[in-house]
Amino acid sequence: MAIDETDRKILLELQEDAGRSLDEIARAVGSSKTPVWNRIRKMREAGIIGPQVVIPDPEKLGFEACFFVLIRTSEHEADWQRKFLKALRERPEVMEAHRLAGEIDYILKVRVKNARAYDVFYQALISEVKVYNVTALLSMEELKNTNALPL
Amino acid sequence: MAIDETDRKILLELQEDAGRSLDEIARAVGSSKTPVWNRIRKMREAGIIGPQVVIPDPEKLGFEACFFVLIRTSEHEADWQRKFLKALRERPEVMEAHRLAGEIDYILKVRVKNARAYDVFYQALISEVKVYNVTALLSMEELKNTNALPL
DNA sequence: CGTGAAAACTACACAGC
DNA sequence: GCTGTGTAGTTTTCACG
Repeated sequence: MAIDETDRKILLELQEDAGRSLDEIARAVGSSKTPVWNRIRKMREAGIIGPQVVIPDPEKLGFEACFFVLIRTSEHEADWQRKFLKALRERPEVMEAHRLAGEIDYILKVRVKNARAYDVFYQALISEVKVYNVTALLSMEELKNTNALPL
Repeated sequence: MAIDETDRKILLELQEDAGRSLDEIARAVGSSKTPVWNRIRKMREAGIIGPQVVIPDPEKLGFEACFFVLIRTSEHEADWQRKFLKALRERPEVMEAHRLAGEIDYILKVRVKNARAYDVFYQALISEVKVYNVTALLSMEELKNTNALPL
């Protein structure tokens, strides 16, 4: 599905603040209710627009530790991968996980209440799957965090 | 502000899908409209609930490259930091930025349309601020990505 | 602190342009 | 493809238990 300039503007608004009414969004993009609504519906159907969520404040909820975990493994069989993937999906502390190209095989972003909670997570993970090398980078300060794509 | 069990349940629902009506959420947490609405309002005021946004699908919008950028710097003066922070905030490709403890000073998550677009970003960044060493990790596959905290 | 109803607003569908 | 109107449903307020 192709996206035009108006769709782009709508997306920019929605990924900034989706809590406003159709009217407000329509005004912001210089159009009116019905066309905007039809475009949003189409983008939803096409899967361009995913779920609508609230972003909770991690600090205020006591999630004061955030780690980036760099993982090297020696095992590259399908079965190991399947188990590893399952473990990541099941653990709610894992906010983000990517398979990488190059030296390092995986990167995870893990949010926990404190350093001890990270250790609990870490011990649980390595008992479930064999990994060759793990490096944890501790975040001191979150300088920026957005889901808004640079459309 | 303290959060009780009901607030926790509401947050779990909202960070999963905030697109539903109050009625549905109230039913899901085993309460009714007014109390749920009052709790949501309080959490909003307290900043526990941040903005409500839609999550666009990066792939479908042509953002096929995602890099994690590990940055070491030799400069640690306040002025350098201010400039660096400003550069990160202004560049929409930077989805996420953390200041780290340890060897590596910063990690960025950068989403771009392709590898060439990453190079444009990289050249622009190093021309704005001096950095000592930069390592880019290319994501091959996004295995998981959520904003939902493990409440 | 919860219930229920009233008022204002919003989403969604559709006829006409 | 846009404008405007109508209706069903939703949010938000409030008086009361």
